[in-house]
Amino acid sequence: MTTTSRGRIDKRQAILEGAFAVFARQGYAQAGVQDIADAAGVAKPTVYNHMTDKATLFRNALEATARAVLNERLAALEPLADPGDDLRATLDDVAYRLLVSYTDERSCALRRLLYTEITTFPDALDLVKEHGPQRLNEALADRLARLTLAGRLRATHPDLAAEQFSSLLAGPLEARTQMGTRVIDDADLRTVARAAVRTFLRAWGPEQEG
Amino acid sequence: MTTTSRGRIDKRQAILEGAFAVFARQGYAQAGVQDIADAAGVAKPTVYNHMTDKATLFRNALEATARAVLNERLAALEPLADPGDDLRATLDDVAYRLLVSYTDERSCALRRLLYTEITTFPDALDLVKEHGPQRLNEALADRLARLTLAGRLRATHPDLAAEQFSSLLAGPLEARTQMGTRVIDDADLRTVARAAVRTFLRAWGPEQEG
DNA sequence: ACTAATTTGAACCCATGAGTTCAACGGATC
DNA sequence: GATCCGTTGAACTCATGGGTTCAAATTAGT
Repeated sequence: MTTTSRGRIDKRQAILEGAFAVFARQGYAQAGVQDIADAAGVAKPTVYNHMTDKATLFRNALEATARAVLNERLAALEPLADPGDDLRATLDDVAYRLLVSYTDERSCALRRLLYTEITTFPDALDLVKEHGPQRLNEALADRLARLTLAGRLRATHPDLAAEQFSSLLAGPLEARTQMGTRVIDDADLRTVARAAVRTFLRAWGPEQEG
Repeated sequence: MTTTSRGRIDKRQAILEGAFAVFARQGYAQAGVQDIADAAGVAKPTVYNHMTDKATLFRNALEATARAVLNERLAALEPLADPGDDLRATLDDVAYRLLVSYTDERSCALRRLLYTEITTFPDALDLVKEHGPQRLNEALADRLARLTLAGRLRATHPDLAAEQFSSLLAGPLEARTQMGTRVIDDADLRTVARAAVRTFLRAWGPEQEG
């Protein structure tokens, strides 16, 4: 709409976003390229100008979203870099932010799509390794290791502790959101976060707690 | 092959099993009724003699499998009904059996299918409520409550404790099996089980542990 | 052996949708 | 205003697959 080659970039972006939206709603097989073109506000041949295939269109859309989601989650870990004197409060905060990310519309859709099409798109595994939960766990484990060295935690096995922290967050969500169908209350999110942090601290916290 | 109307029953069973196998491998949309018929060792019209639709065929196949999987998991909880004097060993055992069930081929496929097609089959949610993880959690919470009353645990919130027990098991699996693609070592399963039980007991166990 | 029901294979109809072609269009750039 | 390039819409081809039909074969029950 404005400068020189912005047109192409805009179109490409629009196509990727539209594609992810449609794929998320209908799944790969049921999504029509025509629908995607409509969703992107673009003609069908234009889609094929930018993407050779429906398959590569799918891959690119997935990758773009996965990258965005991972960044969002890494940002949620920020407070752990410099926790105040109240470690529990900081953990509560981080846990809550992660839960918000987990329940994010895009995030759920991405997760569902990966689960769904991992059989027909085995190479999407690389994508999971690149931008998946592993990366988050590494970052979290780093933070926990630091905190342990500083005497704020007893996370003698940071990787395990990080894994369990994530599990204590994600598990209850799965039970509560019914495959991402049901929306979850913000207050519930806080409750889940607090319960997870409480158990986490009992297991890996500095000393015994009442 | 044998008695009176066994023929019909056999065919029906074969169709359901074949259907689930094909659906699990290819997903709903990509699975051809012809493939299913072949997998069941049956002609295509025979499939339509027993099932009106591809959709109802799918639903029936899902339900049969969900029922079987739930029973298997409930059976895994049995040892908790009468734990020996070594509670940790009993929990390790139960955790291990649950992990085996979680990593079961059929179980993973069922989970993937539900995730995949929950959008196009919203009524499959009832199926999840009937035979899903909720039911397992209820049963587990009952056991934990009993154990708490008997002074073997301090699970003051049995539902929460049960939820976290399951989470500590399922979470690490998800990270390790890469969407059910990678096979997992039996020894790894034991390790995950022990780590989960250790954290669980630190949070909900009778007294502090070294 | 006779009958009724079921299964079978093959062919068929029809809807859907991927991917292509092409002539016309629009808006930059010189 | 001539040119170039990406875009557009519409129509087209072709493969796939759900669901049906039917006559022949098979099986079950008496």
